Amino acid sequence: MTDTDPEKNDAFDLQDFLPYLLNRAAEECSLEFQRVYKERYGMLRTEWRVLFHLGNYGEMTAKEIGERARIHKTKISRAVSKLEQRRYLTRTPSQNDRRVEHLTLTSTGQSVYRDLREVAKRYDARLANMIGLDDASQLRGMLRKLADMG
Amino acid sequence: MTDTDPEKNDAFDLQDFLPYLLNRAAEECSLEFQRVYKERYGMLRTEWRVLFHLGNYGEMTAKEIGERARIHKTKISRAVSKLEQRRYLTRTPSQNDRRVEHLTLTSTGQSVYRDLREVAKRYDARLANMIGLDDASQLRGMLRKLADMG
DNA sequence: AAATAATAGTTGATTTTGTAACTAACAAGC
DNA sequence: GCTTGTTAGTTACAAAATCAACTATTATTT
Repeated sequence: MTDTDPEKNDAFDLQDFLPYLLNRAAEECSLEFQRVYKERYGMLRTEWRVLFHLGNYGEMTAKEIGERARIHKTKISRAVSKLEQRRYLTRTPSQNDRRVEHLTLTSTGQSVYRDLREVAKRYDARLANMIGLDDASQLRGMLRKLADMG
Repeated sequence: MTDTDPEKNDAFDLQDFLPYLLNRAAEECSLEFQRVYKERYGMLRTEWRVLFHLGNYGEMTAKEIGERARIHKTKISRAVSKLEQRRYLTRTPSQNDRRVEHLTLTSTGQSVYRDLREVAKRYDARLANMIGLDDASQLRGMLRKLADMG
């Protein structure tokens, strides 16, 4: 029995299953950008995400980044350590609450961010062009809805 | 300098970056289904994908699954071993080419597939409902385009 | 037909992730 | 003010993903 049998199939096709499709599209669309931050700066996924949060929104704490990007605190912790080692960011213990560290990009971190941001911008434009600009903005809206449903 | 500075920002917002959005949405939308196949059957992501390919399309080789799902052969190999151990599938060496193994679900594998397929169907319907049925079908179209661009 | 290259799939070493337990600091209740 | 509970972040160990090297077989070249 396979799903080519219409009786038992009941109209399920793996290729249309949203979680599967989303993952496939996400992997495919991440490949090229990944190659850049990996080969050019030896970074991992969580690392560029942390870098971009700091570059994009300015000083943040590990917790804030984790909440906004929905990344687990252990991943953030390791990414922050590595970015600190590479002198892309510095930690400043909070005065009010000594458990908290404020993270900010160094000037090196900022220039890495700006470089990758340009790559990201061009890549995003290419993707948007591929599916049409109107569709792309609609797509973004739907993805935001799905991403924030939790 | 952060991107709140309009001069240097040049209109990039991480929250709109398609690869980021796609990954966030994919992760969010996979969570609930993941919980089911993980807790109910102790499966991993690649394992349910292999199971679904065989359930959905019938007999396939490891290579074919890997190509269609864009999964690396080592991942497929390990997933197939585990599914075989659990008696969800059987391997049949090809007559024509003894490097090749034809994979088919056992009846146990089929019933696991059918169970998970129903879960997937319900979950997919819920997601589609959430963003509206028309939008959902448009979304699927765009995701397919992005997933298959490579 | 022997040598070389290519292919399907597996295995092993390394890297990365996930889970749980941990430290240190703060907050609340009593 | 001391006990109990929470929170920010780290660390240790187990699980999983990645990458390269491997076996066995088939295809190609000469």
